[in-house]
Amino acid sequence: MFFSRDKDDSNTVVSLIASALRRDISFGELSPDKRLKIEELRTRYGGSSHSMREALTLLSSEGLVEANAQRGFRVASATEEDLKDITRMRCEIEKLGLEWSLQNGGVDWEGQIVASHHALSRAQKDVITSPVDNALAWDEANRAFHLSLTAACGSPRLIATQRQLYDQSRRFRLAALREQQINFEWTTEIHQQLVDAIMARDTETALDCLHQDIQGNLSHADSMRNPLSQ
Amino acid sequence: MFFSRDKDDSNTVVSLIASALRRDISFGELSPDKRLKIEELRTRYGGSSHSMREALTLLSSEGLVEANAQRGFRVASATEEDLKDITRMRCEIEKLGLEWSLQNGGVDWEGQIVASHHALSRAQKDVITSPVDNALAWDEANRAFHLSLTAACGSPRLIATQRQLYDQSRRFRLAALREQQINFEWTTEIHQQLVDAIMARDTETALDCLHQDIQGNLSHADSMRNPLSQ
DNA sequence: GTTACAAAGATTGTCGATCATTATGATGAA
DNA sequence: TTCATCATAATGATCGACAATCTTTGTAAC
Repeated sequence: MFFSRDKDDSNTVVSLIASALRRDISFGELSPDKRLKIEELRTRYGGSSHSMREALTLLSSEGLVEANAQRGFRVASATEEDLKDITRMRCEIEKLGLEWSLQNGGVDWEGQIVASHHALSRAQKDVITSPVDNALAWDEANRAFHLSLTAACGSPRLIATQRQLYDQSRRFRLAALREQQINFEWTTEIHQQLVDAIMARDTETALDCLHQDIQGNLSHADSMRNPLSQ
Repeated sequence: MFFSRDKDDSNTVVSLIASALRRDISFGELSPDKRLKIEELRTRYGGSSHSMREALTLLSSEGLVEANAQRGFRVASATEEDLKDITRMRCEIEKLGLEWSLQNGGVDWEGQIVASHHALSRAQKDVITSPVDNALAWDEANRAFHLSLTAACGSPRLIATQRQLYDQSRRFRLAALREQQINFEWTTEIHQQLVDAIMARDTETALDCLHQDIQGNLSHADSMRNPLSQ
């Protein structure tokens, strides 16, 4: 009876479908603007048409899918504009969350950061040696790291927004990874500086590092131009 | 054939149900934490169980409804914590949007603000004379005014976030209106100062006015403690 | 070449049914 | 009486089939 059952809905059909769709959209297996016909999706992911519709409605509110009344769903388009918008918003939101966390966070928060930073370092090494296999784990670790930065901000809504924006940015980051446009040495360096600044409670430096980290690897214009054809 | 049909989904059953639910939650006719049983809702709003589920999924992603797997939906709780969080986030997001709009916006943007400000003034007069009848129209005008402030910010995601937060704040504002805790003279004054500062392109004053406007009327702790029993 | 109209394809919504989970209440033992 | 256990009812989750509606496509007449 340890921890009994999870109360969250990670086991319903709808959330399973939604997760699968999220993954495939993030990895570019479903390219931007591709029409998502219910019947096609059903043969691919299973589930009834209702479950599929519900999952698509969900994804559409997360910004990964666009819904047009009477004209079905399609994968959200991924233009350079979108990348700029997402990056800009992530910068502002995460900086805000980090600032608030620096005001509220205690030792336990620092521990969380150290832990997620460590895990990210490991994942980064793995993804360098074998990008294809470890891409998802790497991105997941990166996500956990960024979420730990704002974990003590005290605003559930800020965290929800951050999470949503991060999920929208995944496509671009994974595309950049595929095209080897990510400078891991630089990223590692920035992450280390960021963690150091946080431990030293140097707000200004920390915010500046975070800004660079977010802006850094995602400024390549054409990351989504050549989606992985599978 | 003028403007033909709207392409947005304002006529599907699901969005009709969602709108009705939004309204009733905002007005407190469905009190916080109230369980939302599918069958009950069907007799009240019509529609099939699937449509109802889809609408609830939608509202849940907007933050007005909470979903627990295997245990159905309930109206999102509305604690003092929530009010603080929403207000704080609205402040930051709208200030950011206003700042960016001041950088990008031109004459057309200014026109939009003047227009929505005028409409809000009218609605405010109406709601003072007859609060019950004009509450929704007033809040709608207020929403339009706030959205016009950030309309030129160039970030669709910022606007979407702002819209979502505003919709979450509605319950508290309408509750404050019912309990006559809104100081309309003060609000009118702040709005005028805000518009003046924007026209003068005085960023600092404008941001300060906006901050006060958002923080001002919603700082009453117990607005939701006595929901309107109907 | 354009327009009108019919056919085909998709989306949206409804009904009814089944299965799983949760909530409720009754029964019996300590 | 109080508590645990188990049966039963209530509710939620999922599915399949079908009707209604809207979009798109294709065709034929002008």
